[in-house]
Amino acid sequence: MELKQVEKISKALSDVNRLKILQFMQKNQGKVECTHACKLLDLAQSSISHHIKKLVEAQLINQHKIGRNYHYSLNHEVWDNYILTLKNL
Amino acid sequence: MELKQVEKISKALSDVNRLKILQFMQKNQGKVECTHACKLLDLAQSSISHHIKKLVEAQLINQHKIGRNYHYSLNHEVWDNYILTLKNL
DNA sequence: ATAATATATTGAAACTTTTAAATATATAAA
DNA sequence: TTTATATATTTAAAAGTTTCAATATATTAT
Repeated sequence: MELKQVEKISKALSDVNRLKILQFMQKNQGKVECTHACKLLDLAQSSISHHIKKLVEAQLINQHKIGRNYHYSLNHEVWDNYILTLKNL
Repeated sequence: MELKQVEKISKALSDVNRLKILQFMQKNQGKVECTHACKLLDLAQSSISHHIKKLVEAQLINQHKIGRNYHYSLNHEVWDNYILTLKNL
């Protein structure tokens, strides 16, 4: 993985709210209701939306709309590649 | 590892200059001459110094002064723990 | 001691990120 | 088709980061 991509992913991971969103996703089969996350993180809805966007833009997660909600899945290829790149830096 | 520490380490890794410094260290047995890194990265000396400080503060590397120079070593415990925490997020 | 070298700190400008309020859009329910 | 719900986008303020020039400190060589 290129250093620029490592930088981008690290940036996406460098906020405790985004880490909590990722953790919450993992515990909920990749399902996050934005409004639920708002209560959990005590942030405005637009802020949650913004944070999720950063995770998507870093390609850490894939977004998949079901009705009004979104479901997410960890992009294992990118995630594993990131970890591998760090290991062999 | 606590999420706050994951955040801090990710932040330290979220700059391409710091990644290059880490890479350079790995290739040079943990030895970095600040002035040499300046040429490599095309940054002012004070900027390099600032970047290295961030890596030290995140506990990613240990700093060890030898004469006028510094030698560094990757803090493997923290590094491995970071990777493990991400894997099991 | 004095000069030279290596790195750290301070201060300030430019830039980026985080946040929320307001507003927009898309879907579902009545 | 009107209303309610879920999420996205825009805008703007506040906070944080990056950078460099100038200056300070610490070590070595003369």
